[in-house]
Amino acid sequence: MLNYIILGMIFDCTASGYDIKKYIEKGIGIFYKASYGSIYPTLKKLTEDGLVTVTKEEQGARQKKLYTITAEGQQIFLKWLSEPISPEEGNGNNSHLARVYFYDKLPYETVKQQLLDYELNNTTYLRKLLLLKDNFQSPDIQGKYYYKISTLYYGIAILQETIRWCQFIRGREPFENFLNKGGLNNE
Amino acid sequence: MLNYIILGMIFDCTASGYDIKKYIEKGIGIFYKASYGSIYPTLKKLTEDGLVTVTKEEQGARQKKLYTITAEGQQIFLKWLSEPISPEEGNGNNSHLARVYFYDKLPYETVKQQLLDYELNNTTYLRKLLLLKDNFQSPDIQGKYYYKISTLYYGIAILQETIRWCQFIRGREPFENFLNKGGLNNE
DNA sequence: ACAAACATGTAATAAGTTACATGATTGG
DNA sequence: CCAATCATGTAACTTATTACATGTTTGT
Repeated sequence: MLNYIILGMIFDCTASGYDIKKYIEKGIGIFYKASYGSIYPTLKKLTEDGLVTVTKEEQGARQKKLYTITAEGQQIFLKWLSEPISPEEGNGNNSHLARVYFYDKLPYETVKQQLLDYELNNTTYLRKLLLLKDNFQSPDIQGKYYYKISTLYYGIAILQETIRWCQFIRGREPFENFLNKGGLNNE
Repeated sequence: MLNYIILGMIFDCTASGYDIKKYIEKGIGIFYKASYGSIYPTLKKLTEDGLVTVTKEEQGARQKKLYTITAEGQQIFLKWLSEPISPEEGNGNNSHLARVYFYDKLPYETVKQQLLDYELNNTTYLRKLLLLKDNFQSPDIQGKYYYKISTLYYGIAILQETIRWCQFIRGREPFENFLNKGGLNNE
């Protein structure tokens, strides 16, 4: 995963390992973290595989290694990006978001198709959970297993929001209409 | 994590490694998966640490190892369960749910406190994201970085649902009032 | 002067997955 | 009889984290 994220982050601008860490924090820090202990070794491997090249830049005594994506690197990245979002992706770990983050680099038709597939997978899964929940309707079961059941309802709520989000961004609707009113909102 | 989940799963009933796998699938399979390649070694370590004991049961030529939690195991489990849900927990990976799943074993006051803390952390985070989103309001930025921005809105939506869920289950309200109407719902 | 940020990296460890390897029992 | 399920485990590998180790430059 990190290898693709690095390729995406330097897709149209050269950067150092240190820079990449900051790009990740600023860009997808909400749902993905990477430490130097993983970034530097990954950069090394990407170099060995010929997906990036490195140029040393010296500013006085301070050294800096700038990484540039190669044509093969771009190809590999775009291939990964075009692949469908697998059902496990986004299921718990939000790694589907890392993919979507880079969707501005993909043709609109591809994006639409992947988002539709992802939405359908989520809908299928939601249907299953909605049926499951019906097994836990009696008051005595809800009393004894309240919190166990609550995790099921959490899953349902998150799936519903995910589906709503998919439908919304598939249509590239303006975000001002996205947020639910109610709760805390700063307008 | 898996060590605690196993302790929780056999907290009040003895089970085999095979059983545990099924309990996990049935119970928290929505947001957590475990393979035999992690379950059996973990069971071995728990035995070495004295948190579980094992008894061999032979049914004909078929052997089965039944694991029972020890007093120390129960103590360690309840200690873990009582700890606050850390902010990273639930942030991307939904491991907070594994904790909540076992909350029926905890005094109501403890549960209420942990859920309140967790809700507050989420609220703080939500406030930060709501401010962040204001930096991306101009139409040309939304055109160029639509999908990047979409991940921010996803985060906001999920946080809002998480907070709503926290408030709801903190009050132990009946689930019939939880689900949002609209979208696909089977009633 | 000193803290924060810039900058790169390694070693030990953690926590798991996947594929392999083996065999018994049950239900149709 | 044969597929599915029951039942346990190991070996190689993946992917990351944490702590360590080192040194520079900028801003106050």
